[in-house]
Amino acid sequence: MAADGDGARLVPLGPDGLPAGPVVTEPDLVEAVRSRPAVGRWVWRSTAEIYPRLLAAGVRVERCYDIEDAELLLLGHEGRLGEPRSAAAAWARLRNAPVPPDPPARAAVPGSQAPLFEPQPAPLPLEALLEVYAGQQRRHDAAGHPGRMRLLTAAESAGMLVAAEMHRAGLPWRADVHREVLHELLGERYAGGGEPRRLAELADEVSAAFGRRVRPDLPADVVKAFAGAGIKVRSTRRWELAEVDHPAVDPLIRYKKLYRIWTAHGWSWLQDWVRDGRFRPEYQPGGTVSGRWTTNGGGALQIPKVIRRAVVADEGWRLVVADADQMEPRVLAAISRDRGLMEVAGHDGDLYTALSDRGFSGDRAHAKLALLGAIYGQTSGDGLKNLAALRRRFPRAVAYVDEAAKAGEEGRRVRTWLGRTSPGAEETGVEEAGIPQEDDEDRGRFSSSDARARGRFTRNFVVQGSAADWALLMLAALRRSTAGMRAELVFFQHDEVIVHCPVEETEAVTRAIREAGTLAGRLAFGDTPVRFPFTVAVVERYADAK
DNA sequence: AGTCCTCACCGG
DNA sequence: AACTCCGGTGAGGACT
Repeated sequence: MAADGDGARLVPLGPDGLPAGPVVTEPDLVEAVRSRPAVGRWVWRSTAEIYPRLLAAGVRVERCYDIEDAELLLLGHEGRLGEPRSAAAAWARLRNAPVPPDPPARAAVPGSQAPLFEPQPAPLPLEALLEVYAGQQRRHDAAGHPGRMRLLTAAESAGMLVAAEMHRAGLPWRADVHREVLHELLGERYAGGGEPRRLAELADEVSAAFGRRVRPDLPADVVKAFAGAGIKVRSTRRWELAEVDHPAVDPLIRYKKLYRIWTAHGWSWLQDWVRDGRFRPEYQPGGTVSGRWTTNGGGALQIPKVIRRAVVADEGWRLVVADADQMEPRVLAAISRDRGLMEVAGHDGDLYTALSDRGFSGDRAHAKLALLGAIYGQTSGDGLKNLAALRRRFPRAVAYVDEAAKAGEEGRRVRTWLGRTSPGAEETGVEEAGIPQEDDEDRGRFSSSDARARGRFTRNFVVQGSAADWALLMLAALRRSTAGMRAELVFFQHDEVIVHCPVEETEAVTRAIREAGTLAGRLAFGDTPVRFPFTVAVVERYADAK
């Protein structure tokens, strides 16, 4: 379908993706969709353009194919990430016409239903969309793994539906509880919008400890104050200050924590982002190159633990909070097909404890550090010491991430299991970032440290990105299985999903989540023994989940 | 007055 | 134990 003002033009597609009937013009887009409940999948330019209008009218669709999202994924796969991704641009490329640039992204407006990416000034004709869609089908065929690439674009289109529906539903948010928390932590607010009482007191304590007026919110001032006390600090990061023995350290660290709450999740945040008992962030599936989601405005993926007390289920409802257990090592087991790691990941129990029980690398904490260190490309510390043992024990798993790191160091791209592709070295923007061009020695030093950084990025990309692949499929499955319930997906954060549902649905929802994880594992990675369990908590308050 | 950069925190 | 991977956010200050 092609939206056209309030109306739309539609044509049925056959199994080959080509038109299989006459074009129909409908005066009302919402009615056009509502009156066709049998349509299994809608192909359209942009979910963000169309779906919020449908949801506002109470119309849901089963599945969709988002042409502009697919364009971005296909461009990435083809190593052409810098090219414009709008449908208009894709159509222009097909005709060898001048390609219009994508318009800049708009900032999020609290309470707005408008999509973030809105590149289309005039509606693109249905015929153009059909050509772009047909071209995209051919490009899927040309991918290294066409079936996986199709699964990826389908899964992310489903993610677009989930994102719009979660925005619509909103996360239940009690403004009164939030205010209580703020008052407990920060004390009274003073007229004029200055620091609340507790922050002012802590700033006074810091000044008293130094014997002169110090602004704790100005790192340069704090560094100078420590220098005056004969203590050299490289930065004022918390972990560095924690090592310093000085009476100002304690109030400084407490100040930083509270200052963060005040500025990022304080009263003005509440004023801006909570309406009618709901917090409605704009989710952007695939917002990061690795496929993790981002949100725009409201800091939805960084809600501090203390603030989660304000997330409270409605009367008679519950929050089902589900956290995927050790998602990244399980994904590494599945994508590397390492026999030993698959065996360890083939149980629902804690994976790090299992590693430790099998005599690997000391206690649970050490086992965890060793494994995560390998995935992150750790360059120092405890994890590194155990890398040799890890390599001996799980050779294919370590070889998998090592190969990804090598590719990155050599400037090559890497792909997730389903085919999402990392940017090439020339697209990372490092070259333009002001590299000193002095003598050859300096240049060599920089470029090798840059290469190592790229290696760490691609090493992590294949795991984190494949985990994002899995999470998309899990969400799609969960959306499908809860479609007949009153339950609503209300939050998603990388490896964690929250469903808001009536008390009587909590058991069915819990089951649906576990089944969605299992199904996603099989769909994404094929037949492996790897399990994808969740820790599930049924709570009234988000803060009680952990 | 508006834009860009740095810093440091939050989350996974 | 150390600060390695991915991001968003706001404040302050430097700059235009």
